[in-house]
Amino acid sequence: MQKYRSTLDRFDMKLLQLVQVSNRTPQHVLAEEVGLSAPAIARRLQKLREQGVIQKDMAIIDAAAVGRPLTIIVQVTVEDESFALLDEIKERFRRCEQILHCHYVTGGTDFVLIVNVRDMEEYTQFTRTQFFELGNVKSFQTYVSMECIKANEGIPLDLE
Amino acid sequence: MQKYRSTLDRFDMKLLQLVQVSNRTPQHVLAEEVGLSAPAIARRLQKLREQGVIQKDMAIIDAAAVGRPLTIIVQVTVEDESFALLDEIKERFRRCEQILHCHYVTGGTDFVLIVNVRDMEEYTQFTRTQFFELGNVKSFQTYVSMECIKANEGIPLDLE
DNA sequence: CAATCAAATGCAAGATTCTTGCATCGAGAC
DNA sequence: GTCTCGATGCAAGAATCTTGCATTTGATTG
Repeated sequence: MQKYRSTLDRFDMKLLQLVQVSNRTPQHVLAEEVGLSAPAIARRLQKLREQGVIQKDMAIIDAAAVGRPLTIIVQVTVEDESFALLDEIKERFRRCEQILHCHYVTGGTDFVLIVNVRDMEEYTQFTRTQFFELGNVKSFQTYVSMECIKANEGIPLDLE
Repeated sequence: MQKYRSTLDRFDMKLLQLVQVSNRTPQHVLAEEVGLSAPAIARRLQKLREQGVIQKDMAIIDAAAVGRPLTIIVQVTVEDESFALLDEIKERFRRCEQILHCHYVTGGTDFVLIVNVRDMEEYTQFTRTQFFELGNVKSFQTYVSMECIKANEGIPLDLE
């Protein structure tokens, strides 16, 4: 196991800024923009991936193009906030493929979900399963997205 | 300009399923899993990108690792829903780098935002600018994420 | 301030991956 | 049946990525 530089320098930050916009840019192009050689870029990227700074490399797919055009934001309030039951519902949400994002939050409700479905029928079925049948949901509020203003933006990285 | 197969067949679906998990998998590996040759995979990927089915290819970065650990979900209600002012505020949100996701929604509020900030001070400043100074915001409600259960999951693609 | 050591760098060669030309295949039109 | 057009696989060529090695850089120590 190799030992790592623990802090990210300005080269790393610039690199992250570039790859979170497009991770298929050739290394020699990144190299030129960052101001290092291509092998240096390769080694830094490898470390950033090993360290988990880069968590994954994914293609972003147009949900409508694959027949799943509906995005729905849901606020969920649970009935029982005991650790065991909270862990249970977190695990349930984690496993549910239709939930694309899920946060456990403060502020009058317990969870916020971003859900992707084919149509309202699938959403109805989703709520039935996740909120009624599987239990521990006191109430939920549904917000249907009429328009996606933006999605999957990268973290803003000011070159510190 | 080339003419395209307009529908996605099961090869495309399988391919999308794979690249939305990891878009750096070598084409010969994808080829084997999908059941086509490597050049066929390459040509399909190119078309999917040109068609916009694959919208972008990005590295997902650990927000905490780059010093921006706070995720905040905000519900925004506007004062004036006239087209012009609505377009204005959409454009404002689109341009704001701290807003990672933004949906215009039905259901008792107008927008849902997912915001990334370094700390509460930055969030306070964000609300001041976006919600008070720039106008047309009647009210907003803040939900601070205590725990990210999941994020940036791919669209569920059942091989139809 | 020089000496030392570990980590990072650039270069160049080698390995892998991607792209392209071409002949062939297959489904639909006529 | 035959024609046409798009898609395919193979193989060669092009581009990209990785690795070994000598050198440089930077922090630490004496």
